[in-house]
Amino acid sequence: MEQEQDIIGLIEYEVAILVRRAVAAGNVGSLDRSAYLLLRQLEMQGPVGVKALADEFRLDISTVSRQTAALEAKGLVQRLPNPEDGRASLFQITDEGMRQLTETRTARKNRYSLLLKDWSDEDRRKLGGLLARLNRTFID
Amino acid sequence: MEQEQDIIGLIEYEVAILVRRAVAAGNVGSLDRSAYLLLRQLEMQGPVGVKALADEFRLDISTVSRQTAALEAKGLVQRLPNPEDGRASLFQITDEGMRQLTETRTARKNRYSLLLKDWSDEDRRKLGGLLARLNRTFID
DNA sequence: TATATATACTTGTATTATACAACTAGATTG
DNA sequence: CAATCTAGTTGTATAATACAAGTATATATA
Repeated sequence: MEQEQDIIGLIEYEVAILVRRAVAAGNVGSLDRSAYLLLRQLEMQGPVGVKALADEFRLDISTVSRQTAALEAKGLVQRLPNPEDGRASLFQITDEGMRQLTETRTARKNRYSLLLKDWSDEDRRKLGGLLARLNRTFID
Repeated sequence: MEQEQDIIGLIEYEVAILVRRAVAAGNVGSLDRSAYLLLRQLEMQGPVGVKALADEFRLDISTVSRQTAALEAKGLVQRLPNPEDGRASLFQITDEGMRQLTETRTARKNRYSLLLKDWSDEDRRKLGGLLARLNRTFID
């Protein structure tokens, strides 16, 4: 169970290393990872509140509350009242938020283009597909 | 470039999400991710110093210095003088360190076994191989 | 060989991301 | 309508990290 047959062990290890490497690579573009993912989510989902974002990323509500407050302070998102719930707000990306999101996304993609420049299209497709599947699997 | 043809964009996004999910999943077993990777590295490389570990993980030397000091305080590693360099130490896993490493590795593997329980062996192999390749690619 | 420079740490300080607990205000339910 | 639930905020604590300054040892150079 500790030889090359131990595929589970390999995956476990490589994911841990990938996390380490990706974190060590630091921020690319003007947004940090949290801000980037949050803005991406708002871009995809349209205006949502803190709770929905916290659920999506499995973060504590308080964490996301601070992150969205920081984004608001920087003018990257706008807080709208939720007409259906007076306790909650809805966050919407501002023009400047979209600008920085686009810029950061491009920078990140450039990094991966460079990283994967020698990979075949076939292997890229496989990796993308399997990562997507793994991430979906994570959602228990 | 923003359709399904954008494989690079997909990979970039899925890696970011995987990092988020893996971090959110929290610690498994008795060791945190840093301690786990550090002990694994010591297990593989044999006794090495702070610098080598910091290089391996692209962390600041000061960060690794504190991490190894913490491991030493917990009795998971032992500090040996480096006979070839009076400035440096070499760290070696203790028996208790090996015990906790094994325990944590097993716990982590169990988690992935569960996660990947419906995957074909073929897909697992592909994922493991592609992740390993991606990580090697990260080493510029 | 003596001195200057480089290296491997260690420690002080600051920042950031996170969680949990206590609280507030608004929503839902019996 | 009172009791309870829920969304969010804010206070506090912790952990992981980096950078800067300092120490001790090693290496290179004059």
